[in-house]
Amino acid sequence: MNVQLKEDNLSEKKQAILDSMLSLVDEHGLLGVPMSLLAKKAGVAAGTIYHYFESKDAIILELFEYVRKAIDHEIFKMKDRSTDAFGERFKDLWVNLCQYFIDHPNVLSFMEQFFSSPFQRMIEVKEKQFYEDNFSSFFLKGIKNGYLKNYSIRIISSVFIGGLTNAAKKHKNGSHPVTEEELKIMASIIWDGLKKQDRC
Amino acid sequence: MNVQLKEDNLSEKKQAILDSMLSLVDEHGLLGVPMSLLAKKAGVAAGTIYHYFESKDAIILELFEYVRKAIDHEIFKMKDRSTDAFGERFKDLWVNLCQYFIDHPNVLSFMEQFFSSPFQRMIEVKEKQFYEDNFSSFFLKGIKNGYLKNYSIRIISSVFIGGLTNAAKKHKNGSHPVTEEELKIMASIIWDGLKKQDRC
Amino acid sequence: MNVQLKEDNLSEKKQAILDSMLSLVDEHGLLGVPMSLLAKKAGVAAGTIYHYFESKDAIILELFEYVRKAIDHEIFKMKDRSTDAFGERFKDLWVNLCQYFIDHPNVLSFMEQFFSSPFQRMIEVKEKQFYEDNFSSFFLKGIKNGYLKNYSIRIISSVFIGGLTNAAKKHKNGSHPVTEEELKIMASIIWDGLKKQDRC
Amino acid sequence: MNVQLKEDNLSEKKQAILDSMLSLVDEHGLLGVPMSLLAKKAGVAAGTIYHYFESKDAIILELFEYVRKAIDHEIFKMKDRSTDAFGERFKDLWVNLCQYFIDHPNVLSFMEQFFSSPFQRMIEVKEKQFYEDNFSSFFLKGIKNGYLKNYSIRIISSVFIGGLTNAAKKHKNGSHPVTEEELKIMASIIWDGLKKQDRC
DNA sequence: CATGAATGAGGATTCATTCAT
DNA sequence: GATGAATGAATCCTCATTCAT
Repeated sequence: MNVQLKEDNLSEKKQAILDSMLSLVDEHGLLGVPMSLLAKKAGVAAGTIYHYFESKDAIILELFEYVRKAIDHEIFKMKDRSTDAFGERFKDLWVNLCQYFIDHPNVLSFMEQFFSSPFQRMIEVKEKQFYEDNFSSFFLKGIKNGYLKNYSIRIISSVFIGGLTNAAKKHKNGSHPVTEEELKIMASIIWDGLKKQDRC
Repeated sequence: MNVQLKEDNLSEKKQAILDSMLSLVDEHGLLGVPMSLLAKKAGVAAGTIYHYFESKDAIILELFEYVRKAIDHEIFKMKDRSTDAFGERFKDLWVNLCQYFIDHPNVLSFMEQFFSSPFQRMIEVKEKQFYEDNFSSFFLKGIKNGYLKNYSIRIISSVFIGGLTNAAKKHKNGSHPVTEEELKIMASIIWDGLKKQDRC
Repeated sequence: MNVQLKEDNLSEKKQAILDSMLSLVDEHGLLGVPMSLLAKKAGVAAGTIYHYFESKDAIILELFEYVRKAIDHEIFKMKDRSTDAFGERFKDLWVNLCQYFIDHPNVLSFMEQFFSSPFQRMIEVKEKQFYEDNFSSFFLKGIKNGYLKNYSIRIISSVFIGGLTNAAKKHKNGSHPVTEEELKIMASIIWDGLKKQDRC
Repeated sequence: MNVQLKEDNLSEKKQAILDSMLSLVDEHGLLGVPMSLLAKKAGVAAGTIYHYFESKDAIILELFEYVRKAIDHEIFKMKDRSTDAFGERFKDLWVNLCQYFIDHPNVLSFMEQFFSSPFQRMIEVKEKQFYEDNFSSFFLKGIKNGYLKNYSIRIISSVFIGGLTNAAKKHKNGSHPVTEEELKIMASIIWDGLKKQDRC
């Protein structure tokens, strides 16, 4: 499935370039996409790309912003769908976000490549923490209300996101898919790990 | 720190090439290492590389094997250091492996890039599951003896490894390091998630 | 100092384009000025340039005409300021024209580049001789009246102009400027060379 | 005529590249020579050029050195051929150097383009003064022995070289050639200008 | 075995020019 | 007239690979 990340204030061509890049990165690797191929896929002339972006690096950096915002937005929507119990919301969030990456393998692929590549050195610390930032208020509330263990957001989000991306990658790369059932199990594992233990 | 992964049956030059590649991949990205630079770093002539490897792709693929074996070996050593309690061994394993990646950022960087790149499609499923395979007997014993929840190895190892690599990456990419204290906390969280819940 | 070569029958934009080109040629070289940069400097859109000029070559060719006329005009003004003695007028002319090039380095730069480039092949012989033409009547009078040696205009003007442009270039390119005192000395040397030798 | 500037410690290919560049610069302009054309003319692959030179700019800069040395050498040879009288030697030098440029139009073309282009800013002051330096001892001796007017080397060489290059350019660009007779006349004019005037 | 000069296809990027608005 | 987005050929340069020594 091809991702469609709409941004209103983006010209149609710029959007096409970013979308094309996103899918080509999955296919050819973050550094393996020739501009010529990108131009072809985006349906523009090679030179046109340079009206919208300074360089190839700039495309990747801007694509990161583009994708990050899309994920931000997605998480925002997820958090909205409130279920009563904190634990249920926690697990729903985990499953939904994981499902999002499974449904948008290009997004997953890009983010993973970006963060393990030298490009991640080019962005602000702030930018790298966007997962943490997105969930911090949710986690903090969980801690305050005694649902979550009282550890730093950093630690909690690392456990939350680490398992999640690993599961989505396993689905993407693996020979047999991860079922929804399995996602729910994993979510409950993560939850069991992070929830404030009922003392017996 | 530069990794030194010794393999006895590897010629000195081949070893130098692989080691150089490992560190250059971190610096320049998996697809961003020119053969000329590799030759220079390895202290050999460009042509020499082709005596040891068929092509650039072959280097990356062989480097994967090389690194995989090194990790296998490392895990093997860790598992040896038996502590009595299963839970302690579990957490020790987690902390030690995470620490290994922190101490060998090039290994982490390479593996992460490799698995999120198109190269992962070129290896056997068997190869991708080496974490699972390494831990499967340990996890299976944990399940059998009632220490771990009775889920598939796939799920358990995903949670185990996901949080671990995420933490190590955070350390590598982040502005402030992950402390050993934090690692222990994370290990206990993962353990809490996976251990067979004491019924209350 | 920026040259301002006013021509009444030139549209404001055309003038801006030519003036901008003149200064950019000095900065970037005769063949090193991109149309995009020219457009920016002239404050017009890239497309606009093509309303006024057929091509980039046409701009350079027309700029030559533009600059040539400006020099013609300048020489004309200089010749007007009549001093009594021929020798004085000769030396004044030399110093003034040299000073003009020093004051208008872009003009000097353009002319020198133009005449040493392949572009000079595109203009009429007539156009190339404009220095000679400008001075021919003056030199001829000098010969007729026994002030100047009886050599061809070609030879006389070559000596006159050669030293002059060389001095101005030295000023432009050099680390320390050519003083007015030095200009006067050079003028007197040229004069000594060309004047009809008093026999002793 | 194609110049053949032999330098012993230059590889054959490097020599071919420099020689080809020299003639192409005359044909296409200093900035108008595509690397592809240069490669073709030099009989090497495009990539080969980059084994010998860092960039196109580097070629031009190195070509300047190459040509400068050739001129240095030529002047050195000329100064050797000693004729008795200083004045004769002076005029011979002038004619011979001018003739050299006439015989090597590519050298003239390159030097003129180089010195009127932005490239001249990239070289040391020392490099720019190589004409002065070559002749300074000769001129100084002339001054000391009362043959030449007592002006700075800078002024004397400017007059000497200015007329000379102008004459050679006139020959190169003009519709009809400069005769040897004319060269001798010009030399005597320059000499008359610079020689210590016999008082009458 | 080892070298590194040489290759040339292919890469990123530029830029003169066009044209719909 | 004026714009500037769009073009795509052409430019500079890189780089995986080969091969004579």
